[in-house]
Amino acid sequence: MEPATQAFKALADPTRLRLLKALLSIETHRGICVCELVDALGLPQYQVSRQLGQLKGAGWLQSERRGTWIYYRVSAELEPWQTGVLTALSDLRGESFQADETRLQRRLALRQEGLCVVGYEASAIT
Amino acid sequence: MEPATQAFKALADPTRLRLLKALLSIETHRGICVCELVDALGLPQYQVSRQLGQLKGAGWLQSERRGTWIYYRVSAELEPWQTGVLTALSDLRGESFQADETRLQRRLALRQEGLCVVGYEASAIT
DNA sequence: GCTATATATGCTATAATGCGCATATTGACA
DNA sequence: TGTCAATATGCGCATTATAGCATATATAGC
Repeated sequence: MEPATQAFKALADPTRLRLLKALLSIETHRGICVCELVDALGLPQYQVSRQLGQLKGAGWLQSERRGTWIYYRVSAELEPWQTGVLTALSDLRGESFQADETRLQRRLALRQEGLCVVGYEASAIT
Repeated sequence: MEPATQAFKALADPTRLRLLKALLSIETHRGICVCELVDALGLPQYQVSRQLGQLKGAGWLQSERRGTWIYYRVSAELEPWQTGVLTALSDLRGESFQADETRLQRRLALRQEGLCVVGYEASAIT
């Protein structure tokens, strides 16, 4: 499949849009790990993992392993048109995005020295 | 379906990307009619019609009837983030887009007084 | 009215996609 | 080596999208 088509296909899903918006909302050079996103979005772990995999496969994300945690972040090697799309995405508003960001902020507050140190804490976040 | 998701879904198809890129490549305030796009892209009429309908339904395009011809153009009432996406799209390069644009230019040269006056002329364009 | 042309759409088979569950893989640590 | 926690993935099922063909709709002109 052509890269551009695949890239847009990756954006054509509400869950993946939420994930990407969440990753765009925070500027950590290290990224956000899967369990943090699971808690912030309130989705099953396998869904988050799968959708992140698709976003990565489509070229939007990079991942970096750090122990058992894997941090995802927006790719630093995007083509110009992709960067433009992401810039446009930051203009996109929505209730769900706002709520996700709020929960994500709360979840990231549990970090220690900039790293995720807790597992799935959904109950503590809700 | 959420508007943003539907908008990206509309872009997640190679044919629709070609159509949109073709419409973006020409600045006619009236737009381009279906038969011109059929000839330029070399696709069956029903496909072009269907895909244009999807792009329109997703909010990217407007259409205007003029006799039996129907002109499609990029919508003038896009949300800011959509305008940003289209701007980014103009940075997207590809062989097929280039070839489409060339054929489209040739096809548009057949217009008279800015209007399409011929039917399907695929043989004359190839 | 009838005909011709441009465009849209109903229908069906096929393919792609997403979800949920269970399970596999990986790394940390004892 | 064994266990635990974080992440990834194989599989079956339901849903959805797509291609192709035929046909319907709409408009112009006679």
